[in-house]
Amino acid sequence: MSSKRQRTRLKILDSALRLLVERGYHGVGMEEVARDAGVSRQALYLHFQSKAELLVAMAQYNDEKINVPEFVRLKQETNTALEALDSGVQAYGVIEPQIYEVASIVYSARRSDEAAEAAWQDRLAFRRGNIRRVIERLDLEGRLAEGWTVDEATDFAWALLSMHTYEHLVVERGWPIEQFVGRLSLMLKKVIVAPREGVND
Amino acid sequence: MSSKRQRTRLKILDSALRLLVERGYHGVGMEEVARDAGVSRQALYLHFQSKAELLVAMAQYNDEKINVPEFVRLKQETNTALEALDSGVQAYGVIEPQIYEVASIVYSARRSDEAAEAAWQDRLAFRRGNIRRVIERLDLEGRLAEGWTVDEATDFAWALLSMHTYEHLVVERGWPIEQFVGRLSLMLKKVIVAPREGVND
DNA sequence: TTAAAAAATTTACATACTGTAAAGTAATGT
DNA sequence: ACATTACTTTACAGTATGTAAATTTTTTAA
Repeated sequence: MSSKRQRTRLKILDSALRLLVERGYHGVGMEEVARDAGVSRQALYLHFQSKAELLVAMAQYNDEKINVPEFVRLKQETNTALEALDSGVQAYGVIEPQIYEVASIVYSARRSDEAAEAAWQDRLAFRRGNIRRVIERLDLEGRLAEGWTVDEATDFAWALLSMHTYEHLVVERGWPIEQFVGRLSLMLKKVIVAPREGVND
Repeated sequence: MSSKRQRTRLKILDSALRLLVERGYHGVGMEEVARDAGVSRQALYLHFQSKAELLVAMAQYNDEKINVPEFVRLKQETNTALEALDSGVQAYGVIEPQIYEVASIVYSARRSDEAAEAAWQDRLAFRRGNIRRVIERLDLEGRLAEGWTVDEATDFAWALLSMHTYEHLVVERGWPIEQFVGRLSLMLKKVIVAPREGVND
């Protein structure tokens, strides 16, 4: 059974998650989060050193709650790098909507907050690592397009598979997620994948 | 000759520009901006209704100071849509570094501030309008790639020619600006421009 | 069951920031 | 020189974050 401390922590994180997503980092104070969680304001400082740390913990908490459907996870062990690329973009399309709200709060807080900046950089590095593995495999299979190094192609794909591409096309412009994923997938193949003679992938 | 009011306004904007770029929106208070500008804190409120309005005015001020070299401006009247696309990406590469710092402050402030949000949306709409004109021309000349509507291609190019692509590749990953512009240009051509038989553009 | 330990509350305080108000002073242009 | 405009000074109201310490409640374990 979970300890009281853990339960309180979760109550706080749940409240913070809901309220901060609704009204943004500077739109909600510690007082209100505490009231919503049913604890005193001071209790928040017993669990988190500062508001910024609460934000970071909240982002972590949200990450842990992400639901990645079986069919996406299964595709992880794929035959070719090309399939891996496809399933990677697919996973991006599934994950991004679930983390976008929180990630964008962290992103906006990072300019005036070191903890948020560190959390953001962690996220960037993690994603870049995943992408790099796919690109390396692509290179190994001789399917990396001419004129690209592994590093460059990684940077490029990483920049395109970012929170902000999602924000621009899906959030701002209202693209359906399937269209979004489809276009990105096609585009990446056209640009960083070398064509195989006589075959359409 | 400029009035005292105008001179004071400029002093404030210059100070705000320097300090906010250095330490972010929430890293600098009105007090400090005033001290730096050599005026009283109250003077700031005689010129700007709020800190957020100062931020927006500052962004506008920065925009007005942008230096777009002659050779980029001259290319505006180009022969073909393809050339227009190229010169557009080129202009983006020249302009973005000059506005990035300020634009990213506005972007981060927009979540907790209506004035900043409005200013940001203005900027997005303006840029999108410019891009749309090029894409329309591309379509008119029959060079829009198969499977793209004008709207979709506009959204797509607009998402790629954003502050965040610049941030990811140039700021975070250190791409030289020529490489950045070159890759984007090539990529756009590959994806949204229809190939002309037997010719390499 | 009860005593120790852990967790949370209450109350108070320090600090910093935004924004408002009003009276007084200095600079400017005609 | 004088009226107007611009700016300063001083004071205040409100809202945050974060710290501190004494007290109470809850949990755990003997």
